[in-house]
Amino acid sequence: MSDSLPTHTKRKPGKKAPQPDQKKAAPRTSSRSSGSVTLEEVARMAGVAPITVSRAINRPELVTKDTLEHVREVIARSGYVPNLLAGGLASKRSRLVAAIVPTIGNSIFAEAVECLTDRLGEAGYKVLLGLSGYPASREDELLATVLSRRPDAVFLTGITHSPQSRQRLLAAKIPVVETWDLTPTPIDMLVGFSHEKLGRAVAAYLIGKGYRRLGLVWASDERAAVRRRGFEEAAAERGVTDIQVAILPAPGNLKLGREGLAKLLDGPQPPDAVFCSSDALAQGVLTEAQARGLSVPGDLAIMGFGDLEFAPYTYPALSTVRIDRQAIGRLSAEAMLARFEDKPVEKIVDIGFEIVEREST
Amino acid sequence: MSDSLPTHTKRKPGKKAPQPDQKKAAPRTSSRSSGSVTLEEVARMAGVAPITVSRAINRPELVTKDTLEHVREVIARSGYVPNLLAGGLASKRSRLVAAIVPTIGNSIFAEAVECLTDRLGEAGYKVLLGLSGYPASREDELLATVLSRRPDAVFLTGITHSPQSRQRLLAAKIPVVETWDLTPTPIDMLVGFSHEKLGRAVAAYLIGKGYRRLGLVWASDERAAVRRRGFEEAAAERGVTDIQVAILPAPGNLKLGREGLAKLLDGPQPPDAVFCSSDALAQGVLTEAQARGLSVPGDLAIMGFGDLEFAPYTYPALSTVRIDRQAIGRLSAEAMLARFEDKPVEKIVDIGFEIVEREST
DNA sequence: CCGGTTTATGACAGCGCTGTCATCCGGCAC
DNA sequence: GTGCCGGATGACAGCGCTGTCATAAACCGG
Repeated sequence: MSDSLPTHTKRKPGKKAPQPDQKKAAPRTSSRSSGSVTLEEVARMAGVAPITVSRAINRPELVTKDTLEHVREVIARSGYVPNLLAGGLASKRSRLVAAIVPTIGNSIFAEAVECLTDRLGEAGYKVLLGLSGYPASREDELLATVLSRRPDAVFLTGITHSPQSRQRLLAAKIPVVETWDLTPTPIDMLVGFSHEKLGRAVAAYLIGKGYRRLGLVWASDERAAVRRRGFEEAAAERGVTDIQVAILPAPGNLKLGREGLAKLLDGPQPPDAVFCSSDALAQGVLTEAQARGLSVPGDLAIMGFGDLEFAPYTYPALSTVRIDRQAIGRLSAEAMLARFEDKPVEKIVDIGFEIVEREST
Repeated sequence: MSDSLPTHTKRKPGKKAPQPDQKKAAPRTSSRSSGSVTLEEVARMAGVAPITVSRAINRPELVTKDTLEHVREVIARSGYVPNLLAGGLASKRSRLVAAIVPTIGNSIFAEAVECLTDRLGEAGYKVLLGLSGYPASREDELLATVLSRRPDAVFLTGITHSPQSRQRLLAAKIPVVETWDLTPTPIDMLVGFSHEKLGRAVAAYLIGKGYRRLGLVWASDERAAVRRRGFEEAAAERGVTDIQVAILPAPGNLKLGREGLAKLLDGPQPPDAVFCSSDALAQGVLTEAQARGLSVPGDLAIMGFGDLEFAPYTYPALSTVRIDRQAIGRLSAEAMLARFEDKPVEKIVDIGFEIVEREST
């Protein structure tokens, strides 16, 4: 510690456009440096301390207007791009949120992720995408690798997670939002709705309309299984049993819907109404009915789930159960953001559902 | 520098299960530490140097079998989760790849992103999701915030980017893959196909089938515009002009497809064949045709674009142009991975397209 | 049993940023 | 003039990891 240079040169305060003073700009390029412009270089160019540049970027209210302007100008001129890896390491806030969904090929999750991304983006957070597949076989592994990125929060699909995953999430001590389902005991927060109630409501609706020979065209998905249970229980309570079921691999699509209906129709007890575990399946069922010359809902009533964008525009228009998918993304984002600011948060949000009657039932 | 403690205690080499020796485990918790287990703590527990733990994780081939086992056991026991922010900062490799797409609500991009995510995931990379919207209005801003995460590569949709974006990407000196289009002058690498050729091919096909009153149900999207140009040029060469066009906002969907066809059919010159800028629009056109009692392809031929999952299963089955969406994701990932390892890479990959004739034409 | 090579492990510094506390300065009440 | 206060700015020490080079141990042929 003898001949160390002052780390920066003081700017003349008050002076409007301070000279970007430079002389001892020893640009020694260490073998490890990345080559890109750093905060320190900007600081040197602007004649202020690095921390002042940091503040100009992250907490401009702490910096005098003059300094702020000058620093911003230098930033623009130098093409400086902050390094959030470094920032995150130092501040313990990565400004990253991990979203783990089975798939985004199915727009039911894609839209929620979009809304999450949009809302978080407004607040400076980016979304790290994790696809766990069907069934959520890769969730455990995914969670481990995702947590090593030190996300500030995690968005999960469903409420069933391995003990190991739960423990890891708890250990991470970050906000966790489980979605698309309801439980009184979430890991942390929850935005969803009751699949059982939904199943019950649809059974009541279809039976109320006079349908008695009920069928299900159903994906082998965990949450769908709960809907089915609710449906069957409520039907049984109304004296309707013998419900025919075609189980198909998740995620459902048009093709599987056609196959599912074919199976039921060619079975021992063809239904007069089918409830499908997704709108995509329902669209398939509708197509198969058309291909067989059945009138909908005359010969066969069809009910979907999700109220995807296309549902009102099929021919005939598809009756379905509306889920506010965007709300799931948006409310999850808002719950996270509230927690980041230590604001009070509703731990469990039930977004409900709504039976939408159109032409197919 | 006088009473500094040795930073770790040497393990007895050769001994099979070395004692997890501990005594001076001064766990002084600095006010800035995160509280979670660090590499250094694991190293102390295992009686090795931090760097050895790092190697056990990232380059196990450099560590003796015994040490490796022991360290792994300690890692498992301690619940250590590596901090990739720190790792990325130190190594200049974030193992993050940014993917910028207009939307994932439309499965045309979702599938490519899924494949990208899967393939990169295998290699330890995670995908940072950026949604630029239609038109790509937010791309510039998105790119800036995304680059501050120091991704190791960027996946882009399309080949049109602002000069500022191009410059930023170049400055970042990382692999960039542009997709869904073709140009002789990509920023870096490219995986796509020629929209113009595609448009021409479809015009040739439809006219070859005898259709003469052609119509387009078209999203106002940049790449679609190129397809249209190709289509119209090739049609004109064959003496077919007066092509009716219904332009709709992007991204297309079933509803817009219905509206589009309605507009053409109620117009001065109803077409006998329509080409749609996406399968989703084509499905809408098909639905509207059915709703109007038109026979397909008798009264109206319909051609889609994309060959989405449902296309073979509509009724009648949809003729369309197949794009290997998964290949776009997979090949992009592979191009990036190859570049990470300095392997030779094909700069421009044309994945082509294929006209798929089904029942609707 | 020797010098030279290979293999396993470690010390150290530093990646680029921010939390924390210190410093400086002008303004203000008395 | 004095002491105090608050606002603006800065110095410093990390955050948790890895690149780099040094060192020690193991190996090897003659």
